[in-house]
Amino acid sequence: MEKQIDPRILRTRKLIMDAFIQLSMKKDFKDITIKDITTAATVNRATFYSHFIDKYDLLEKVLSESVMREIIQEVSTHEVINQETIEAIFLSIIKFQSSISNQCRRSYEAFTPQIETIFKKELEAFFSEWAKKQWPNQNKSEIEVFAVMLSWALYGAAMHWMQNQTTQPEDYVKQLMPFIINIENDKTI
Amino acid sequence: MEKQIDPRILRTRKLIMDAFIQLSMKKDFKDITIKDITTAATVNRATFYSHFIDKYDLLEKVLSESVMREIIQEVSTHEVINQETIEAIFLSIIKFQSSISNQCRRSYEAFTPQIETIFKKELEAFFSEWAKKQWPNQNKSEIEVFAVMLSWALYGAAMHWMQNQTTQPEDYVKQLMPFIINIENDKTI
DNA sequence: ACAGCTATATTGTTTAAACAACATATTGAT
DNA sequence: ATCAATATGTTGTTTAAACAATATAGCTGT
Repeated sequence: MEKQIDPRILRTRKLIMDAFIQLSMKKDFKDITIKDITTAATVNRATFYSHFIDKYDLLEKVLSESVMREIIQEVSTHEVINQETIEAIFLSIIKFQSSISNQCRRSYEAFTPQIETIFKKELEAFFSEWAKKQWPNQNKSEIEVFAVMLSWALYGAAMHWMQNQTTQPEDYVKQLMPFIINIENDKTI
Repeated sequence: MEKQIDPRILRTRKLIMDAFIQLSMKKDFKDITIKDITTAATVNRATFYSHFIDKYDLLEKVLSESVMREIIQEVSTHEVINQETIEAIFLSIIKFQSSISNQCRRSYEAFTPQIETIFKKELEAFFSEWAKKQWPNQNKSEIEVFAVMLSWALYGAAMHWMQNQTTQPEDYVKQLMPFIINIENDKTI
Protein backbone atom coordinates (compact mmCIF):
# COMPACT_ATOMS: atom_id res chain seq x y z
CA MET A 1 0.00 0.00 0.00
CA GLU A 2 1.25 3.51 0.89
CA LYS A 3 1.62 5.14 -2.48
CA GLN A 4 4.96 6.88 -1.74
CA ILE A 5 4.40 10.37 -3.10
CA ASP A 6 7.22 12.19 -4.84
CA PRO A 7 8.87 14.36 -2.16
CA ARG A 8 8.93 17.31 -4.55
CA ILE A 9 5.15 17.35 -4.48
CA LEU A 10 5.08 17.36 -0.70
CA ARG A 11 7.77 20.01 -0.50
CA THR A 12 6.08 22.31 -3.01
CA ARG A 13 2.70 21.97 -1.31
CA LYS A 14 4.30 22.81 2.00
CA LEU A 15 6.21 25.77 0.56
CA ILE A 16 2.99 27.18 -0.90
CA MET A 17 0.89 26.58 2.19
CA ASP A 18 3.50 28.01 4.56
CA ALA A 19 3.96 31.05 2.34
CA PHE A 20 0.22 31.56 2.33
CA ILE A 21 -0.03 31.28 6.11
CA GLN A 22 2.79 33.78 6.52
CA LEU A 23 1.23 36.20 4.04
CA SER A 24 -2.20 35.99 5.63
CA MET A 25 -0.68 37.25 8.86
CA LYS A 26 0.30 40.53 7.24
CA LYS A 27 -2.24 40.96 4.47
CA ASP A 28 -5.95 40.68 4.05
CA PHE A 29 -6.97 37.51 2.21
CA LYS A 30 -8.50 39.43 -0.66
CA ASP A 31 -5.26 41.36 -1.24
CA ILE A 32 -3.08 38.28 -1.53
CA THR A 33 -2.35 37.44 -5.16
CA ILE A 34 -1.20 34.14 -6.57
CA LYS A 35 2.01 35.90 -7.55
CA ASP A 36 2.54 36.98 -3.93
CA ILE A 37 2.15 33.42 -2.76
CA THR A 38 4.35 31.83 -5.39
CA THR A 39 7.07 34.44 -5.01
CA ALA A 40 7.19 33.90 -1.25
CA ALA A 41 7.15 30.14 -1.80
CA THR A 42 9.94 30.34 -4.42
CA VAL A 43 7.76 28.44 -6.85
CA ASN A 44 6.63 29.20 -10.37
CA ARG A 45 3.11 30.55 -10.72
CA ALA A 46 2.14 27.76 -13.10
CA THR A 47 3.18 25.26 -10.46
CA PHE A 48 0.60 26.71 -8.11
CA TYR A 49 -2.14 25.70 -10.53
CA SER A 50 -0.93 22.12 -10.70
CA HIS A 51 -1.54 21.85 -6.96
CA PHE A 52 -4.52 24.07 -6.28
CA ILE A 53 -7.49 25.24 -8.33
CA ASP A 54 -7.34 28.77 -6.95
CA LYS A 55 -6.86 30.82 -3.79
CA TYR A 56 -10.07 29.51 -2.24
CA ASP A 57 -9.04 25.93 -2.83
CA LEU A 58 -5.75 26.71 -1.12
CA LEU A 59 -7.51 28.29 1.88
CA GLU A 60 -9.72 25.25 2.22
CA LYS A 61 -6.79 22.87 2.17
CA VAL A 62 -4.73 24.98 4.53
CA LEU A 63 -7.60 24.96 7.01
CA SER A 64 -8.31 21.26 6.84
CA GLU A 65 -4.78 19.95 6.48
CA SER A 66 -2.62 22.39 8.30
CA VAL A 67 -4.65 24.11 10.95
CA MET A 68 -6.97 21.28 11.95
CA ARG A 69 -4.07 18.88 12.18
CA GLU A 70 -2.54 21.17 14.71
CA ILE A 71 -5.68 21.21 16.83
CA ILE A 72 -6.15 17.48 16.61
CA GLN A 73 -2.53 16.83 17.51
CA GLU A 74 -3.00 18.83 20.67
CA VAL A 75 -5.56 16.29 21.88
CA SER A 76 -4.18 13.18 20.21
CA THR A 77 -2.37 12.26 23.42
CA HIS A 78 -5.71 11.69 25.15
CA GLU A 79 -6.53 8.02 25.44
CA VAL A 80 -10.32 8.31 25.46
CA ILE A 81 -12.81 11.07 24.77
CA ASN A 82 -13.55 12.61 28.12
CA GLN A 83 -14.25 15.97 29.66
CA GLU A 84 -10.64 17.06 29.26
CA THR A 85 -10.59 16.18 25.57
CA ILE A 86 -13.76 18.14 24.94
CA GLU A 87 -12.39 21.10 26.83
CA ALA A 88 -9.12 21.00 24.92
CA ILE A 89 -10.89 20.92 21.57
CA PHE A 90 -13.26 23.69 22.54
CA LEU A 91 -10.40 25.92 23.60
CA SER A 92 -8.52 25.08 20.41
CA ILE A 93 -11.44 26.18 18.27
CA ILE A 94 -11.70 29.45 20.18
CA LYS A 95 -7.99 30.01 19.88
CA PHE A 96 -7.99 29.37 16.15
CA GLN A 97 -11.07 31.47 15.45
CA SER A 98 -9.68 34.37 17.44
CA SER A 99 -6.41 34.22 15.57
CA ILE A 100 -7.97 34.22 12.11
CA SER A 101 -10.46 36.92 13.00
CA ASN A 102 -7.49 39.05 14.00
CA GLN A 103 -5.35 38.09 11.04
CA CYS A 104 -7.86 38.09 8.21
CA ARG A 105 -10.04 40.99 9.43
CA ARG A 106 -12.52 41.81 6.64
CA SER A 107 -12.32 38.51 4.82
CA TYR A 108 -13.12 36.77 8.07
CA GLU A 109 -16.89 37.28 7.76
CA ALA A 110 -16.86 36.31 4.10
CA PHE A 111 -15.30 32.97 4.85
CA THR A 112 -16.89 31.87 8.08
CA PRO A 113 -19.36 29.60 6.23
CA GLN A 114 -16.57 27.75 4.44
CA ILE A 115 -14.48 27.62 7.57
CA GLU A 116 -17.42 26.29 9.54
CA THR A 117 -18.05 23.51 7.02
CA ILE A 118 -14.43 22.42 7.02
CA PHE A 119 -14.18 22.59 10.77
CA LYS A 120 -17.25 20.50 11.43
CA LYS A 121 -16.29 17.96 8.81
CA GLU A 122 -12.86 17.53 10.38
CA LEU A 123 -14.19 17.36 13.91
CA GLU A 124 -16.77 14.83 12.82
CA ALA A 125 -14.13 12.61 11.22
CA PHE A 126 -12.05 12.92 14.34
CA PHE A 127 -14.84 12.03 16.76
CA SER A 128 -16.11 9.27 14.53
CA GLU A 129 -12.69 7.67 14.37
CA TRP A 130 -12.29 7.87 18.08
CA ALA A 131 -15.75 6.61 18.90
CA LYS A 132 -15.12 3.57 16.75
CA LYS A 133 -12.11 2.67 18.88
CA GLN A 134 -13.84 3.43 22.13
CA TRP A 135 -17.02 1.48 21.41
CA PRO A 136 -16.09 -1.13 18.81
CA ASN A 137 -19.38 -3.02 19.18
CA GLN A 138 -21.49 0.02 18.53
CA ASN A 139 -23.54 0.21 15.35
CA LYS A 140 -21.87 2.25 12.61
CA SER A 141 -24.62 4.76 11.94
CA GLU A 142 -25.07 5.47 15.62
CA ILE A 143 -21.38 6.27 15.86
CA GLU A 144 -21.81 8.71 13.02
CA VAL A 145 -24.78 10.40 14.61
CA PHE A 146 -22.80 10.77 17.80
CA ALA A 147 -19.88 12.31 15.89
CA VAL A 148 -22.11 14.71 13.99
CA MET A 149 -23.96 15.88 17.07
CA LEU A 150 -20.83 16.35 19.11
CA SER A 151 -19.02 18.27 16.38
CA TRP A 152 -22.00 20.57 15.73
CA ALA A 153 -22.65 21.06 19.40
CA LEU A 154 -19.08 21.93 20.16
CA TYR A 155 -18.61 24.19 17.18
CA GLY A 156 -21.93 25.92 17.85
CA ALA A 157 -20.97 26.52 21.45
CA ALA A 158 -17.64 27.92 20.38
CA MET A 159 -19.36 30.33 17.98
CA HIS A 160 -21.77 31.31 20.70
CA TRP A 161 -18.95 32.14 23.03
CA MET A 162 -17.15 34.08 20.28
CA GLN A 163 -20.18 36.37 19.88
CA ASN A 164 -20.83 36.97 23.56
CA GLN A 165 -17.54 36.41 25.36
CA THR A 166 -19.29 36.94 28.70
CA THR A 167 -17.26 34.52 30.78
CA GLN A 168 -13.76 33.09 30.51
CA PRO A 169 -13.70 30.27 27.92
CA GLU A 170 -12.46 27.86 30.60
CA ASP A 171 -15.57 28.56 32.71
CA TYR A 172 -17.89 28.58 29.72
CA VAL A 173 -16.82 25.14 28.52
CA LYS A 174 -17.62 23.64 31.91
CA GLN A 175 -21.25 24.70 31.50
CA LEU A 176 -21.47 22.59 28.35
CA MET A 177 -20.46 19.38 30.01
CA PRO A 178 -23.78 18.15 31.37
CA PHE A 179 -25.28 18.14 27.88
CA ILE A 180 -22.27 16.52 26.22
CA ILE A 181 -21.92 13.80 28.85
CA ASN A 182 -25.56 12.84 28.19
CA ILE A 183 -24.78 12.26 24.54
CA GLU A 184 -21.88 10.05 25.55
CA ASN A 185 -24.02 8.04 27.95
CA ASP A 186 -26.57 7.33 25.23
CA LYS A 187 -23.81 5.59 23.33
CA THR A 188 -22.53 3.42 26.14
CA ILE A 189 -25.93 1.56 26.29
CA MET B 1 24.28 40.02 -19.09
CA GLU B 2 22.94 38.51 -15.84
CA LYS B 3 22.53 34.85 -16.68
CA GLN B 4 19.20 34.34 -14.86
CA ILE B 5 19.71 31.10 -12.97
CA ASP B 6 16.90 28.57 -12.71
CA PRO B 7 15.16 29.35 -9.40
CA ARG B 8 15.08 25.66 -8.54
CA ILE B 9 18.86 25.71 -8.36
CA LEU B 10 18.83 28.68 -6.02
CA ARG B 11 16.10 27.18 -3.90
CA THR B 12 17.80 23.81 -3.60
CA ARG B 13 21.12 25.41 -2.72
CA LYS B 14 19.42 27.45 -0.05
CA LEU B 15 17.54 24.44 1.32
CA ILE B 16 20.78 22.48 1.61
CA MET B 17 22.77 25.33 3.11
CA ASP B 18 20.08 26.23 5.63
CA ALA B 19 19.67 22.60 6.61
CA PHE B 20 23.42 22.36 7.11
CA ILE B 21 23.53 25.50 9.24
CA GLN B 22 20.68 24.18 11.38
CA LEU B 23 22.32 20.77 11.76
CA SER B 24 25.70 22.24 12.67
CA MET B 25 24.06 23.93 15.64
CA LYS B 26 23.14 20.61 17.17
CA LYS B 27 25.78 18.23 15.84
CA ASP B 28 29.51 18.18 15.47
CA PHE B 29 30.60 18.75 11.88
CA LYS B 30 32.23 15.35 11.61
CA ASP B 31 29.00 13.62 12.69
CA ILE B 32 26.84 15.26 10.06
CA THR B 33 26.25 12.89 7.14
CA ILE B 34 25.13 13.80 3.66
CA LYS B 35 21.96 11.86 4.35
CA ASP B 36 21.32 14.02 7.42
CA ILE B 37 21.66 17.15 5.37
CA THR B 38 19.56 16.03 2.42
CA THR B 39 16.81 14.65 4.65
CA ALA B 40 16.57 17.91 6.55
CA ALA B 41 16.64 19.85 3.28
CA THR B 42 13.93 17.61 1.74
CA VAL B 43 16.20 16.92 -1.19
CA ASN B 44 17.42 13.71 -2.75
CA ARG B 45 20.92 12.69 -1.78
CA ALA B 46 22.02 12.52 -5.42
CA THR B 47 20.92 16.13 -5.83
CA PHE B 48 23.43 17.13 -3.18
CA TYR B 49 26.24 15.92 -5.41
CA SER B 50 25.07 17.98 -8.35
CA HIS B 51 25.53 21.10 -6.23
CA PHE B 52 28.48 20.34 -3.99
CA ILE B 53 31.50 18.09 -4.27
CA ASP B 54 31.30 16.98 -0.65
CA LYS B 55 30.72 18.20 2.91
CA TYR B 56 33.87 20.33 2.89
CA ASP B 57 32.86 22.04 -0.30
CA LEU B 58 29.51 22.80 1.30
CA LEU B 59 31.14 24.23 4.43
CA GLU B 60 33.32 26.46 2.31
CA LYS B 61 30.39 27.79 0.34
CA VAL B 62 28.24 28.26 3.41
CA LEU B 63 30.99 30.33 4.99
CA SER B 64 31.69 32.53 2.01
CA GLU B 65 28.16 32.92 0.67
CA SER B 66 25.91 32.71 3.64
CA VAL B 67 27.78 33.77 6.72
CA MET B 68 29.98 36.48 5.24
CA ARG B 69 27.01 37.99 3.43
CA GLU B 70 25.35 38.41 6.77
CA ILE B 71 28.35 40.19 8.22
CA ILE B 72 28.78 42.42 5.21
CA GLN B 73 25.10 43.32 5.18
CA GLU B 74 25.41 44.54 8.72
CA VAL B 75 27.83 47.23 7.60
CA SER B 76 26.49 47.81 4.09
CA THR B 77 24.48 50.77 5.35
CA HIS B 78 27.70 52.64 6.10
CA GLU B 79 28.46 55.24 3.45
CA VAL B 80 32.22 55.27 3.82
CA ILE B 81 34.78 53.13 5.58
CA ASN B 82 35.37 54.80 8.91
CA GLN B 83 36.01 53.89 12.50
CA GLU B 84 32.46 52.69 13.00
CA THR B 85 32.61 50.38 9.98
CA ILE B 86 35.83 48.83 11.18
CA GLU B 87 34.40 48.33 14.64
CA ALA B 88 31.25 46.75 13.28
CA ILE B 89 33.22 44.32 11.13
CA PHE B 90 35.57 43.45 13.95
CA LEU B 91 32.69 42.70 16.30
CA SER B 92 30.99 40.65 13.58
CA ILE B 93 34.07 38.48 13.14
CA ILE B 94 34.25 37.92 16.89
CA LYS B 95 30.57 37.12 17.02
CA PHE B 96 30.83 34.62 14.18
CA GLN B 97 33.97 32.94 15.48
CA SER B 98 32.50 32.57 18.95
CA SER B 99 29.35 31.04 17.55
CA ILE B 100 31.11 28.44 15.42
CA SER B 101 33.59 27.59 18.13
CA ASN B 102 30.60 26.84 20.33
CA GLN B 103 28.62 25.07 17.64
CA CYS B 104 31.30 23.01 15.94
CA ARG B 105 33.41 22.22 19.03
CA ARG B 106 36.05 19.69 17.97
CA SER B 107 35.91 20.32 14.26
CA TYR B 108 36.51 23.99 14.95
CA GLU B 109 40.29 23.63 15.27
CA ALA B 110 40.49 21.43 12.22
CA PHE B 111 38.80 24.03 10.05
CA THR B 112 40.21 27.30 11.29
CA PRO B 113 42.75 27.45 8.44
CA GLN B 114 40.04 27.11 5.79
CA ILE B 115 37.77 29.47 7.61
CA GLU B 116 40.57 31.99 7.88
CA THR B 117 41.31 31.84 4.17
CA ILE B 118 37.69 32.32 3.22
CA PHE B 119 37.21 35.11 5.72
CA LYS B 120 40.18 37.11 4.60
CA LYS B 121 39.34 36.62 0.94
CA GLU B 122 35.82 37.90 1.50
CA LEU B 123 36.94 40.81 3.63
CA GLU B 124 39.52 41.73 1.06
CA ALA B 125 36.97 41.74 -1.74
CA PHE B 126 34.69 43.84 0.40
CA PHE B 127 37.31 46.43 1.32
CA SER B 128 38.66 46.51 -2.20
CA GLU B 129 35.22 47.18 -3.63
CA TRP B 130 34.60 49.91 -1.15
CA ALA B 131 37.97 51.53 -1.53
CA LYS B 132 37.41 51.76 -5.27
CA LYS B 133 34.26 53.79 -4.69
CA GLN B 134 35.81 55.93 -2.02
CA TRP B 135 38.99 56.80 -3.89
CA PRO B 136 38.16 56.36 -7.59
CA ASN B 137 41.40 58.00 -8.75
CA GLN B 138 43.58 55.69 -6.74
CA ASN B 139 45.82 53.26 -8.54
CA LYS B 140 44.36 49.75 -8.71
CA SER B 141 47.22 47.82 -7.13
CA GLU B 142 47.45 50.27 -4.25
CA ILE B 143 43.78 49.73 -3.56
CA GLU B 144 44.42 46.01 -3.42
CA VAL B 145 47.33 46.36 -1.05
CA PHE B 146 45.15 48.47 1.19
CA ALA B 147 42.37 45.86 1.11
CA VAL B 148 44.76 43.00 1.83
CA MET B 149 46.43 44.75 4.71
CA LEU B 150 43.22 45.87 6.29
CA SER B 151 41.61 42.44 6.02
CA TRP B 152 44.63 40.65 7.46
CA ALA B 153 45.08 43.22 10.19
CA LEU B 154 41.48 43.05 11.24
CA TYR B 155 41.25 39.28 11.11
CA GLY B 156 44.52 38.91 12.96
CA ALA B 157 43.37 41.27 15.67
CA ALA B 158 40.13 39.37 16.00
CA MET B 159 42.04 36.09 16.40
CA HIS B 160 44.29 37.71 18.96
CA TRP B 161 41.32 38.83 20.98
CA MET B 162 39.75 35.37 20.70
CA GLN B 163 42.83 33.79 22.30
CA ASN B 164 43.25 36.29 25.12
CA GLN B 165 39.85 37.82 25.72
CA THR B 166 41.37 40.16 28.30
CA THR B 167 39.18 43.19 27.67
CA GLN B 168 35.70 43.70 26.30
CA PRO B 169 35.76 43.46 22.48
CA GLU B 170 34.32 46.99 22.25
CA ASP B 171 37.28 48.35 24.21
CA TYR B 172 39.78 46.18 22.42
CA VAL B 173 38.75 47.35 18.98
CA LYS B 174 39.32 50.97 19.96
CA GLN B 175 42.97 50.18 20.63
CA LEU B 176 43.37 49.08 17.01
CA MET B 177 42.19 52.32 15.53
CA PRO B 178 45.42 54.36 15.52
CA PHE B 179 47.12 51.73 13.39
CA ILE B 180 44.23 51.31 11.00
CA ILE B 181 43.66 55.01 10.53
CA ASN B 182 47.31 55.28 9.46
CA ILE B 183 46.74 52.79 6.69
CA GLU B 184 43.78 54.80 5.55
CA ASN B 185 45.75 58.01 5.54
CA ASP B 186 48.43 56.47 3.37
CA LYS B 187 45.77 55.96 0.72
CA THR B 188 44.35 59.45 0.77
CA ILE B 189 47.72 60.80 -0.51
C1' DA C 1 40.24 -10.87 10.13
C1' DC C 2 36.16 -10.75 8.20
C1' DA C 3 31.13 -10.35 7.93
C1' DG C 4 27.44 -7.11 8.23
C1' DC C 5 26.21 -2.56 8.27
C1' DT C 6 26.11 2.05 6.86
C1' DA C 7 27.92 6.08 4.22
C1' DT C 8 29.71 7.76 -0.04
C1' DA C 9 29.72 8.55 -4.83
C1' DT C 10 28.02 7.79 -9.76
C1' DT C 11 24.79 6.92 -13.60
C1' DG C 12 20.54 6.28 -16.79
C1' DT C 13 15.76 6.97 -16.66
C1' DT C 14 11.51 9.24 -15.21
C1' DT C 15 8.92 13.06 -13.52
C1' DA C 16 7.75 17.56 -11.24
C1' DA C 17 8.52 22.10 -11.83
C1' DA C 18 10.28 26.15 -14.56
C1' DC C 19 9.60 28.86 -18.45
C1' DA C 20 7.59 31.35 -22.16
C1' DA C 21 3.77 32.47 -24.58
C1' DC C 22 -0.93 33.29 -24.90
C1' DA C 23 -5.80 34.58 -24.11
C1' DT C 24 -8.74 36.61 -20.99
C1' DA C 25 -10.29 39.15 -16.89
C1' DT C 26 -9.64 43.00 -13.23
C1' DT C 27 -8.09 46.93 -11.61
C1' DG C 28 -6.95 51.83 -11.60
C1' DA C 29 -5.67 56.28 -12.98
C1' DT C 30 -6.57 59.95 -16.43
C1' DA D 1 -15.26 55.78 -20.78
C1' DT D 2 -10.66 54.37 -22.06
C1' DC D 3 -6.31 52.67 -22.11
C1' DA D 4 -2.40 50.76 -19.64
C1' DA D 5 -0.97 47.82 -16.20
C1' DT D 6 -1.55 43.95 -13.58
C1' DA D 7 -3.75 39.38 -12.24
C1' DT D 8 -5.64 34.96 -13.67
C1' DG D 9 -5.62 30.70 -15.87
C1' DT D 10 -3.77 27.44 -19.55
C1' DT D 11 -0.52 24.92 -22.54
C1' DG D 12 3.81 22.88 -24.93
C1' DT D 13 8.57 22.51 -24.22
C1' DT D 14 12.79 22.24 -21.49
C1' DT D 15 15.33 21.18 -17.42
C1' DA D 16 16.43 20.22 -12.44
C1' DA D 17 15.64 16.92 -9.27
C1' DA D 18 13.89 12.25 -7.79
C1' DC D 19 14.62 7.53 -8.13
C1' DA D 20 16.69 3.08 -8.44
C1' DA D 21 20.57 0.50 -9.23
C1' DT D 22 25.35 -0.06 -8.74
C1' DA D 23 30.12 -0.13 -6.88
C1' DT D 24 33.20 1.13 -3.34
C1' DA D 25 34.97 2.65 1.20
C1' DG D 26 34.77 2.83 6.13
C1' DC D 27 33.27 1.44 10.65
C1' DT D 28 32.05 -1.89 14.35
C1' DG D 29 31.66 -5.89 16.83
C1' DT D 30 32.54 -10.75 17.49
